Amino acid sequence: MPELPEVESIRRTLEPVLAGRRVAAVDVRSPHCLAAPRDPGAFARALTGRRFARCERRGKYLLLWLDDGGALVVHLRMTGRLVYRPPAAAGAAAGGAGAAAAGDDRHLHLVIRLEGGGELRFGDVRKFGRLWLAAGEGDLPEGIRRLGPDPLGDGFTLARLERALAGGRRSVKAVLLDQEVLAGVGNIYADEALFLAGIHPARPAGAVGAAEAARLLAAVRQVLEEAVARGGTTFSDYRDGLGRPGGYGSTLRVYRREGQPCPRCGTPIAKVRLGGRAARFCPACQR
DNA sequence: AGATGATCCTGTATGC
DNA sequence: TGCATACAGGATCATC
Repeated sequence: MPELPEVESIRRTLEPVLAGRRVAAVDVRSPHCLAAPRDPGAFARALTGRRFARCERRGKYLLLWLDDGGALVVHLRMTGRLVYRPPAAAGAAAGGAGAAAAGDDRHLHLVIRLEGGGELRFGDVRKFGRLWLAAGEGDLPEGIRRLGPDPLGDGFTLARLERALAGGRRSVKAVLLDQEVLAGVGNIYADEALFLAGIHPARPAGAVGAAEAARLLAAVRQVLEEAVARGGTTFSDYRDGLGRPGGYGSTLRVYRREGQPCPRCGTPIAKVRLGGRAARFCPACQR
């Protein structure tokens, strides 16, 4: 679920409330989600007493740096949530409606209590999300080291995209989803970018021309920037670092709109299965 | 190299 | 209503 815009929204909302805060206690409720260290006691002991500094995003990974150079790394995968709950709410009784924080407590897996009140809560319905405690840059999870450039940064150039596409027989959508080519695009924004660029998702990468590659690069940047500006896309699970849903859902042009008219030409949006996942596109606009 | 399917999980929607 | 099946935003691994 959380792709680049969602993780970026979490980063932006968490940084101001976490920076400078010290960990008072760590409650591991589901050891399952710990990638390193895997032992819940060791994880809790290692994190307790340390102080949060800056929050950084790399692709879909969130890095909560500690002021001693270590980092708490989080990947939310499909349904994970990382939400700060302020002291007032944390102290409130477990009352019905407003339990939006990190999902209902049934799926709450880790609670980091902060000195001075408030807590950071990690929840995940499907339990695919993972947390790592790293000693420093060289100790970050393997997946981070393999990430390609950030599509909103300077490293993602047209030359680089063309190189990734050149001669490739896999689909152009598979290239967009490859985190080693560019970091942060998932199913939603891959479909949206391909629509904006007018390229069929199943087109072999090697058959994408130079002009189309340029359009695709611009389209990827456009959809990601738009989505970041609106706080990401929420269907059911995603919430930002303060528990709020994203506002980009109503802007989506093809994702989850199969059967509805294409915003450009009115042709019904199609849905096919590509590489084991759904791909939505306009059969008239995208060739 | 790249496609495919299984896997990790639970919730929801759909069909019978 | 009950039950079975398919599917959902991600990433990794085995197999062909």
